[in-house]
Amino acid sequence: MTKVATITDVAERAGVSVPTVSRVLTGAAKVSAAKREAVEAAILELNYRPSGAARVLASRRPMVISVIAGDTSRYGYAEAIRGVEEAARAGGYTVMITVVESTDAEEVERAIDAALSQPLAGVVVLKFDPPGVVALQRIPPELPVVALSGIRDTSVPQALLDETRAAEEVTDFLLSLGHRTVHHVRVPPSRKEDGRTTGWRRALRRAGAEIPEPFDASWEARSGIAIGEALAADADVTAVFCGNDEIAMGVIRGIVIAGKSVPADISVIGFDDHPLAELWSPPLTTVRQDFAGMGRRGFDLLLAEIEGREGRRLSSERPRLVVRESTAPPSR
Amino acid sequence: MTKVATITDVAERAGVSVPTVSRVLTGAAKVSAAKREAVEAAILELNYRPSGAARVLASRRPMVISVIAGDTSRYGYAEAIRGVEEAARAGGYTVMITVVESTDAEEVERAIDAALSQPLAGVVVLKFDPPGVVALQRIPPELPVVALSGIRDTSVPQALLDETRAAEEVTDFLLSLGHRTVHHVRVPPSRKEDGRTTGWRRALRRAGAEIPEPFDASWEARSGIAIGEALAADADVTAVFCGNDEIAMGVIRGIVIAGKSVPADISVIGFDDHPLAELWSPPLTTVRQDFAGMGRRGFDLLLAEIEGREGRRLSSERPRLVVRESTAPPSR
DNA sequence: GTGAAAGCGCTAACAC
DNA sequence: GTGTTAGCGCTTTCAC
Repeated sequence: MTKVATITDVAERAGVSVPTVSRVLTGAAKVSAAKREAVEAAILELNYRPSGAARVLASRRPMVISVIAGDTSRYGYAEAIRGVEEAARAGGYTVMITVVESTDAEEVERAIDAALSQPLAGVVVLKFDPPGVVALQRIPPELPVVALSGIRDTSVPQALLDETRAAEEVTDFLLSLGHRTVHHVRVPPSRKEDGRTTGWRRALRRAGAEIPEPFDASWEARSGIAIGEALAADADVTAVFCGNDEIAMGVIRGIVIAGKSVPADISVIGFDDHPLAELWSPPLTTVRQDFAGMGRRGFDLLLAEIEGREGRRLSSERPRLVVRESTAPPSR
Repeated sequence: MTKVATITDVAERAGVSVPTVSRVLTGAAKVSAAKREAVEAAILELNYRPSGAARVLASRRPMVISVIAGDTSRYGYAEAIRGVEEAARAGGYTVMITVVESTDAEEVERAIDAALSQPLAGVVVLKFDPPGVVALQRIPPELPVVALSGIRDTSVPQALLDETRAAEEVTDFLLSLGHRTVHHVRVPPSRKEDGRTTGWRRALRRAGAEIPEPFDASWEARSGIAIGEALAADADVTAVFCGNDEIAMGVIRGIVIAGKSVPADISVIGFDDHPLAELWSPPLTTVRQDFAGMGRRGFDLLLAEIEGREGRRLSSERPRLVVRESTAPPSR
């Protein structure tokens, strides 16, 4: 347990006062070259690092932001977090991760408490799922916050990836290929209708197409397989829009297992543009979502809030359709 | 900007002294039921949350751990981080993430500085790649630290997923199927030999098999495709061991594009057991790595260090072979 | 049990 | 420019 050097040690060693050391640290005021060098030398010799805790306490300017998320390892989540971290690091902030696993009030409260036990400059909430939605509501109002979301909502500043619009585009695309209607497999949690489902339904309604009952997949990769098999068994099914790429991959697999082929018999389209989507066979038609970019935009919005700059409260981007080989006109 | 309540406010409101509030907060000493209730009521009314910064400063007991990683969103990384976060949360710790993108000394230094600008209870380093290796070396010695790694190394406590052994097992398995030798595609960064390559080489040598020159893939999914095509063009190739599942998927795709089939013409085996591996066609034979478990084990080791408990400095687990359908005996 | 006093490592405000 | 003085919000003695 080597003793860690404090600012006092540095000051003594450099033969200056504590505030002078602080001045060279923060650059808040001019310091003569001689003293500055003495201080810098002392810092090096003692291998000194300022204590963030003391700093925050004295300056009341926290340099930590917290990301609250329902998951950290699934593709979109992980990428969004990466984007936030990148932007935060560039801005001199560090990021804490807190995961909130359910919508249970107590569990959410505990997560928020944990996050707020640090003095925080602000919070980024991944409003991708019900835990995220609930967590967002519980953030104390005095704290700068931004939501990362797929659905427009003006209650807090947000970085948006407009999935409702994108889902409409996807559905329109399938319709334009000549399909009578488009079936849909939802990703969990589908408690409230998500943007993808809303967009799909809207496009179908506008086109006057029949609106089939959506299927519900779980996060389990293999749940897609069962659904794919069911879909293949229904001769009316010629086009399927899946809530994400992983589900689409499972669905395709199920269709193939059932003896049909993609896209000859059934067109399948995913969502997200997962890195493996282009490697799939057939390469998956999908919607590219720039999650990392969303994370970066979210941090920028948050920084504006933190610094009290008035300005945009919304940074919106439209995911775009990537047509590959899992979609084709219907064979009949 | 609502004013945030401090412990002094709570003390006043409850009609007790500040230390008494502290006592009910920390449970460090007995407080009479009456005062305890008064304090608890005041806390609720004022919506008070203790300041972590002040707490750390006064108690010198940080409750934050930092995860330092070269990446946060790729499968194994994201899962390992999830495991650490889970275990940390259960233990009352919060986790900060710092990514170090290169081995550049200055960049590494900056990352470590950022991480250490918080008062840290300890550090978990994802020693999966060169940035991780370098970062690990730069952690100040007085700080508890554990490495998450695939290669045994006794310099610091570590949670190990013994990939060298696993790679030997994979190679032996392919050889036992009747293949003359096994080709290998490495994942980046392959600067120094990784455990997977070492194990592969060792098994081949022991079996007296020819040791072909390994191929180097990039993180780009499609780099696997080109390698797959090259492999397919070589009639001597009947079995390929890929450094991870994503690469294996690309390689399979390349082989198929080149007109050969898996496993009839060439067996392919991956590493990690990516969630999509079982959905691939053919379902991928691979090695299951419990990254989240590794993260949890790593945190446990770290906690032991933090609490000064002597004990194991190594928590080792052997990844296990998962045989699916991308491997078969050679056709000739 | 409980309060008064001291102090954690730093920055801010104010002299000089 | 530079030092002195306060004080950030807590926990930790140490009396009582």
